[in-house]
Amino acid sequence: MPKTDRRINRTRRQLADAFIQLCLERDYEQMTLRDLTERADIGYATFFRHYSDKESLLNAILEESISTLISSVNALSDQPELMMTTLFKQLLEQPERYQMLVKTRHISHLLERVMTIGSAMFIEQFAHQLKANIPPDLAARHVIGAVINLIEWWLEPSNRIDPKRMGELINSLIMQPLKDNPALER
Amino acid sequence: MPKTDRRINRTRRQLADAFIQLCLERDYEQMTLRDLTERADIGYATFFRHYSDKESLLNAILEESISTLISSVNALSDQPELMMTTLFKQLLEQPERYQMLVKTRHISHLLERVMTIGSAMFIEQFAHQLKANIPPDLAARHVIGAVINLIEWWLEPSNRIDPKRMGELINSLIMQPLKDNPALER
DNA sequence: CCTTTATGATACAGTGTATATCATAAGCTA
DNA sequence: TAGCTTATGATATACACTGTATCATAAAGG
Repeated sequence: MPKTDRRINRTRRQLADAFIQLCLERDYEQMTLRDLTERADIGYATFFRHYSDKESLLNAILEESISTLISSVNALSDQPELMMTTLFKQLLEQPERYQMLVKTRHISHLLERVMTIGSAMFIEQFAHQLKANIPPDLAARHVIGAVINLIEWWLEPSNRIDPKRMGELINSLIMQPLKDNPALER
Repeated sequence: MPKTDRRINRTRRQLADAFIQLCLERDYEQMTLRDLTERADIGYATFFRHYSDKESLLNAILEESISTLISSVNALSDQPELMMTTLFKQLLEQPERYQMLVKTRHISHLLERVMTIGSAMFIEQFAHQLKANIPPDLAARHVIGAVINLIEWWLEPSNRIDPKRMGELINSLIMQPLKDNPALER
């Protein structure tokens, strides 16, 4: 592990924090690298020693966040509702970070990234009990997109209802309607 | 109506067409105004005689598109499924335009714009039959966001299934699960 | 046909990006 | 702690893009 120098970690942490702040205060496009390095309190040129451009930093933050989320949720793929509850609890650890990520979803290609990861999981879990005449591609896209949509809503501070309840709602509003047997609804 | 000069309409049409093309070929952020005016085959400085910046042009395209969609769908607010079918038929008139709009949703604030328009419509239509324990804010956001999500999926050329079927799917996957009586499901 | 106005071409200032250089400070290792 | 290594800060610079101003020309409308 060649990346242990405290200065490197310190600089990158300051950059990520400043990036999240400025992205929520202003906007991704309007934030300049001068704004960013000033807020992070590092030299302007130092930025390029770590990332090639603004988007590269965004992607680094995204990949780190995805790793964190996957490892906290991966073992629960056979219990969708619990998995969702756990996911929302995890989002609560760093809400601003995830708010930033959904806000910049089209720049970081968040949806495509999560589709790649989530589709296999979804197919394995739902394919055999999928309601007839629902194209599997549409179903997978609907689940992933609708969950991200509710996450974006929920991350607004005034909307942060109980994670357990969010799990139940996602199950009844998104998951169950895809299944063959409507009697299973809660 | 002071805006009838043919040259003005011609210039704006060329700019909008070029904008849609470049936004789908490359990306919104990477597209420069030089690229745009060159593709549109107009002088660089001419752009600023019509729009103050790139985002201003995007908003003009968005507002025009929203007007078109509203007027084609407005009368059907009491028949959600037919409204959706009609909506998808309308999207088919200019698919690239709407693809561009969903791709740039965070810059144009598409979701907020549609929420403003759609929430009232949704409340009136669904509030009295909403399943217990579902926050109305969440319900409205879920409908709007999930429909836009499926529109984005459907606009991919290989996913353009029959509009009527899309109306049915949206009804059974998004609308009905919000309602109190599960027996109404198709 | 004549007036009005939108356009094209060009020049220019201002701003942001990305790279290079060098002295200094901070971290690592023995 | 001493000495080596490396990340940082400050600065200069080339380059691209934005947005404005100007003027001659072409196109539209009456």
